[in-house]
Amino acid sequence: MKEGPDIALLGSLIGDPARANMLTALMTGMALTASELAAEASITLQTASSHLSKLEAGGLIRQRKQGRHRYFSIADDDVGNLLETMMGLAQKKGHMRTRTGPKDPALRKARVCYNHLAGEYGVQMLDSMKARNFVLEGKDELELTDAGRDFVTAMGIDMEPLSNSRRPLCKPCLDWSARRSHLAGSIGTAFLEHFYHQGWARRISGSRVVDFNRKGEAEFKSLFNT
Amino acid sequence: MKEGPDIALLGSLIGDPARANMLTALMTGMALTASELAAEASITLQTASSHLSKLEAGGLIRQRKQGRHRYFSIADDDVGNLLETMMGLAQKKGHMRTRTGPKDPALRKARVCYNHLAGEYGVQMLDSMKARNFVLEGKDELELTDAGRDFVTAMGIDMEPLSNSRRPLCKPCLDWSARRSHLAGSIGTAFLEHFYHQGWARRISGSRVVDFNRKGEAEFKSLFNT
DNA sequence: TTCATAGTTCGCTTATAATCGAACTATGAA
DNA sequence: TTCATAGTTCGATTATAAGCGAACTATGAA
Repeated sequence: MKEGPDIALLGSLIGDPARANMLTALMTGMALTASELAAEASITLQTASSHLSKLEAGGLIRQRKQGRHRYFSIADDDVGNLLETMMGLAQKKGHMRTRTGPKDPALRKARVCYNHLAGEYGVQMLDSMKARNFVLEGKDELELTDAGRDFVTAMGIDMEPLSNSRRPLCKPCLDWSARRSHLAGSIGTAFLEHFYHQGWARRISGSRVVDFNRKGEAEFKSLFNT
Repeated sequence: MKEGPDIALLGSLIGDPARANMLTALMTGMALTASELAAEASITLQTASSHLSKLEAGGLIRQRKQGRHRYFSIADDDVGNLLETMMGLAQKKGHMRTRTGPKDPALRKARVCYNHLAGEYGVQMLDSMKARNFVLEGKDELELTDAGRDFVTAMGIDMEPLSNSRRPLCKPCLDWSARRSHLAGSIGTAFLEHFYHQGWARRISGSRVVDFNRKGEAEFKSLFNT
C-alpha cells in the first residue's frame, strides 16, 4: 500500500448523505447548532451528535460552545474550498439531490431553512421585496434600502438589535439551483419569528413544514403579494 | 431537503478505500488496466470491476478499450483538481494512509508501482542516477542527459522505441510523502522489464513484491550503488 | 430547588455495500 | 480449432456504520 494522503477518509466523511447535508447547510457561512443541523439532515439529535463528532475529529468542522448551545461551523477556508470544488464538480456532472421529491407538498410551499423561511413563500418574500426596491442586489450581498427599513419597521419589527448584530441583515440563501434564492439573514429570521409571534404560522414538530393558518395566509399575502 | 449538487455521491465514490487507492494510482496520469488497478487496491478483479463501473457512472474516470485491455484514466482536469485538492487537505489535516505498515518488509524493499520499481530499490535507482547527473531535475519533470542516455544504452536497453513514444522518458513518481520519489516513466518501465528479462528478479504472483535473486542483487548494486 | 432545553453516550437493530467464488463473454495467440 | 488472458455479471456472505430509543450530563430559567 502506497504512502500518501488518505483521501478515502475525507471522502467517506463527506460521502454520508446526512453529513453532506449538514456540511452543505454550513456552507452558507452561518454557525448552526446541533439541533438545527439535525433538522437540516432530517435525523435525530443523537445521530447528528455522532456525525458531528466524526466531522470534528476529521477536521472538517469546529465547534464553539456558547451557553448550552454548541455552534458548529466549517473548520477553515481550505475545507470551504474543497466543498465548493465538490459542489461545482457535482453540478457539472449532473449529480443533483433529487430527494426534493413531492413527498410533502407542504414542504414545497413553506418550510424552515435553519432560521428563516424557504419554499415558495420564502422565494415570494424576496421577490416581492426586490420588486418594490426594498432590497438591492449587490454582487453576492443584498442591501436593505431606506424604504425597506421603513417596511420592516412598519411591520412592527424592531430594527435596533438587528442592526447592531454582526450577522448580515439580508442575505440570499444560496440555493444551489440559483434561480430560487430566498431571504435569509437576520431580517429573514426576524420575519419568520414575527410570523410565529403574531400567531400567523406554526412549525409542525418533527418536520420542516411551516403551517400558515387562515389569518396568516391573508396577512402574508397583503404583505408580500407584489 | 434542499435542492443542490449532491456532494455525498462524489464523497462516497471517493470515500471507499479501494476506490480511493485506484484514483490515487491514476493520479500519476497513467492509464491503467482493470487488473493493474485491482492489484493497486489489493482486491480481486471482480470487485475492481464493480468499483470501476461505479466510478465511471459517477463521471470520475473514463475508459478506452484497446484490444482486450481496458485502460482507465481520470475523466478530466476537473476531477484531477478535486482529487489534488483533497490530497492537499488530507495531508494538511494529517490524514495519512497508515496501512503501509511493516506487514511485509519485502514490500518496503522492492515493489511494483504499476509498471516500474518502487520501494527502497526504486528510490535508490533515482538517487543514484541523479548523483551521476544522468537525470536533471526540472520543475516537475526529469530530463535524461546524454550521459544518462549512454548509461541506459550500455545496459542493453534499446532507446529507440522509448524516444518515439508519447510517454515521458523519466518521471518522478509522485509519492505524496514527497521525500521518497522514485523513477517512473518509460525508462522506469524499461528498467523493471530489463530486470525481469535478464532473470535478475521476478514478481511474486498475487503481490506487489519484486523478488531479486542473488545475481540480481549483485547486478543491481553494481549498476546503482552510487 | 425544580423544570426545561441542549447535547452526549450506550446498546441494539437494521440496511447497505464491499467482497469474492463461480460462471459467463470477449479478444487475442498458437 | 483450442487455449489463455481480460473483464463482466450474478449470487451469497459478511462487515461496517447509520439510525434511534433510553438513560445520562450540563447549562440556563423560573
